Amino acid sequence: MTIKREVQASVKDERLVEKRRDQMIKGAVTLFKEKGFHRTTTREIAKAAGFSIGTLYEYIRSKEDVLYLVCDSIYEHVSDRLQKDLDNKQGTLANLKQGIANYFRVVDEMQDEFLVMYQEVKSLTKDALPYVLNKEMEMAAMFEKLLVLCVENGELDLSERQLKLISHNIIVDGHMWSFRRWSVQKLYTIDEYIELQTELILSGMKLKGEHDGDL
Amino acid sequence: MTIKREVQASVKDERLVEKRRDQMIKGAVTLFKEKGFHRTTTREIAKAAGFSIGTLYEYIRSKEDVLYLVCDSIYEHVSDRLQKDLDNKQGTLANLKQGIANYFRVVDEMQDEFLVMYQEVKSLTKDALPYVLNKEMEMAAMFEKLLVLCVENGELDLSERQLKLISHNIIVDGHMWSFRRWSVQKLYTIDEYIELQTELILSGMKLKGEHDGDL
Amino acid sequence: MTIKREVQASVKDERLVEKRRDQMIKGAVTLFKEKGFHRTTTREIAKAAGFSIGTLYEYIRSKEDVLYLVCDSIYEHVSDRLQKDLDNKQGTLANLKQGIANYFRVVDEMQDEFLVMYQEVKSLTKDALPYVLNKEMEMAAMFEKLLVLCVENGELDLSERQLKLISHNIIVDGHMWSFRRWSVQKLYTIDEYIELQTELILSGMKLKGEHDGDL
Amino acid sequence: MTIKREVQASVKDERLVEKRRDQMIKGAVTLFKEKGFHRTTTREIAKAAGFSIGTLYEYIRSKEDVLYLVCDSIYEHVSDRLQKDLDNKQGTLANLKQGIANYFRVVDEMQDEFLVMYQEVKSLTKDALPYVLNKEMEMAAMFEKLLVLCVENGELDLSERQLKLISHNIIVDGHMWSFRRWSVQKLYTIDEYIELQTELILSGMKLKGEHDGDL
DNA sequence: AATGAATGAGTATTCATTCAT
DNA sequence: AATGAATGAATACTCATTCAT
Repeated sequence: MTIKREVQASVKDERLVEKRRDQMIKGAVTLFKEKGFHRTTTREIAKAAGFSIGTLYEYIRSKEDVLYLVCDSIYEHVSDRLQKDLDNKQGTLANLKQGIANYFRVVDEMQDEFLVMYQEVKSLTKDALPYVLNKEMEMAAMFEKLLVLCVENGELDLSERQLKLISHNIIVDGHMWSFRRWSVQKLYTIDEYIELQTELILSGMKLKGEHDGDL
Repeated sequence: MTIKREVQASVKDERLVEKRRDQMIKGAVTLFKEKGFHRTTTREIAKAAGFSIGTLYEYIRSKEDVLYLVCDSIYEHVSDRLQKDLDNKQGTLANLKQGIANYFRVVDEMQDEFLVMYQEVKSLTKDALPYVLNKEMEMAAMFEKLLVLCVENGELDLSERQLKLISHNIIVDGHMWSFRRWSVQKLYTIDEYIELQTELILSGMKLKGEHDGDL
Repeated sequence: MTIKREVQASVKDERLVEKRRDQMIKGAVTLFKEKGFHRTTTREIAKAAGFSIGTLYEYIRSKEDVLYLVCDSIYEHVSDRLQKDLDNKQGTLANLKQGIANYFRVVDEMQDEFLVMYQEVKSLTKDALPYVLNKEMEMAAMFEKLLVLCVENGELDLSERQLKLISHNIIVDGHMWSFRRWSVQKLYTIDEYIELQTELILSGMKLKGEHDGDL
Repeated sequence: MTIKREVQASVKDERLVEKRRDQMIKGAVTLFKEKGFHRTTTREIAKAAGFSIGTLYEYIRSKEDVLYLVCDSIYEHVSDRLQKDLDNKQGTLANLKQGIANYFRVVDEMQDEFLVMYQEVKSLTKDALPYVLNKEMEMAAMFEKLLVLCVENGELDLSERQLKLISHNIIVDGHMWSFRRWSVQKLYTIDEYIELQTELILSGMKLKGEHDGDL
């Protein structure tokens, strides 16, 4: 829960720290999107954030801190949004579908951020890894919970192993919309994507006849 | 098809070029796996390959060429393997399942390579991108073809849009085994993973009752 | 005499200036002792002095001023102490020995300060050099004066050139107690050191026989 | 003896390493003399040595290595010279005088180097300290050995504690010629300095009458 | 008088690439 | 064909100093 690695700032004023970091993150995302983390210089980040290199380092300790801050902010955003949505859902199929749709839409809106985050996390030092994995677990866990509710409600009949895998699948199907945009977004609108994927997730392929038995 | 960007070598002897590049790729994969592309130096690559930095540059033009060579070699390997398997398959459900299983096993065997490749492709310069996308398309296309056969055979009832999406899903479910190993490989053995995913792909979730209609 | 380079302060209240500078010097000596002048930052000095970096600069113009203030304060301290002692001394051998002993004891008590000062003076800008040299001259001059008295008193028979060199030797033998502490302080207590050095200064080595002549 | 901390070079050719390091040391001494270690940049060192910054780092690992190399080279030089001279000396007073004179002359010839070395050693990292102290011990030990011979020969009558202190005094009197040049070199030529110091070391001050007894 | 946020020149170090041998 | 010494552009990070509050 609180694996959150605090990023040290020299500046005391907490409000200011938050403000400056927001500027920083905004600038950094744009740059990372364009050129990736490694090819972006700290000076560029400072400039994009609207202050000097010296000021940048008043709010972070190292370049990697910027990446961490960016990732953290994205997770925060997405978790918040999903949490809010999923929390007051009952375990009905309709709710599940809404949840999936909502998640896919978040990904759609933040595609760039998703792309940046997943392409660059590996540049975080090892000590930030637990934090990232934990966040990923949390995201999958949200759907898992919803699925459990559906099972308890008798709307679904799934073993725990199935249910866990499905929640991962949902998460990854979301990512796909951002990662494989070059292909997927050419074939479908986000609405179509949501509809098709939901259908596949829930009902699988349309099997003809009853060969089904030998699965 | 042949978007293949040729990597220039100063050395003429083609046989030697291939030999040296193999040494290079082998060394590079290990290093990229450990430290990523950016944190690996050309000197390290040369050393791992068993020759001097000067010699390295007799066989490539830039560091990025190494990455390209690595990616290309992985694609080659995977495509080859899948092609061979999928080519002589008929359009039966059993064949489809075998195809999926085979693909998942390739991913399992080459997890490290997959990880390296997908985390580093973005470091390729823009001009290598078409090549990569093309390769990805090819991979999905293999499954698409198989699915088409199944539809033609009357084993499946799928629209083209569904069928295309499913082939992407299969590809991505494979990647998942490598990307989310920290979670997925803790929950399942590769055999279980194959079984569960295949089931989900083919039949979707187990819906209870007939609410199905409202999809 | 008054080559003293005045260090400018923005603050007018003289009393306050002195107070703040004392805090500053105290903090700085500790830091310089540990890490040397160059490796100590102005922020650290301010913090050690108990006020902010902004305030520090209300009392000095540059970092080097701090070093100057530190050196000056040490000289002040040492000169004061020696002056007081040597001033009311007559030109007797006993007085000379007392003077030497007293000086060596000052060095012993302020070893750290001596170490800092002599290792860092070279970091003062050229324009502070005359001040330093003058101070050094003054110190040697005190012993010179005492030696002259002894000669006038007929207790010693020394030419001016000998007498000048001896006063330098005394000063340097004192420094030695601080500089070569790693060796000298392992071999002798300060009392033993005083006794042995005084003996050597006054009587030289114990020569056996009369080979003396060929000097 | 072999506390010598080896400075790593990337270049293999030992001959070349030595050559380049000589260039480096020569350039560095000049610069350190002028501006001190901290105010000298690595680029300046490279330039003064006659090669590029990249090349500089082929022969050292860090800026501090340069300082170490400089100090080491000076010690080497001085030890060599003294060793050669002192080794074939018998324990006669004449030999002792020659030894002192020879040492003072070495200091005179290498005054700049001595100045640089003793003002900057403190900038060496802690792990180089043992090496430096050891070297200093060695230098003092040379004179100690000579003094012991003189005592054994019956030319001098000294306790071990006296003898050890005298050897340190001789070393420091030498340093003095370099450190206090602003004063001492104005008063004496090196020949005069040698003569006067030797006299003081051997015979002490000229005491008149027999007050001597109360020492 | 005191504060501390902002600044940006300055610096050590790395590393892809070249080229003479 | 192979080597490895030389190069210098590039870059993360520091820190003395200023100045608005």
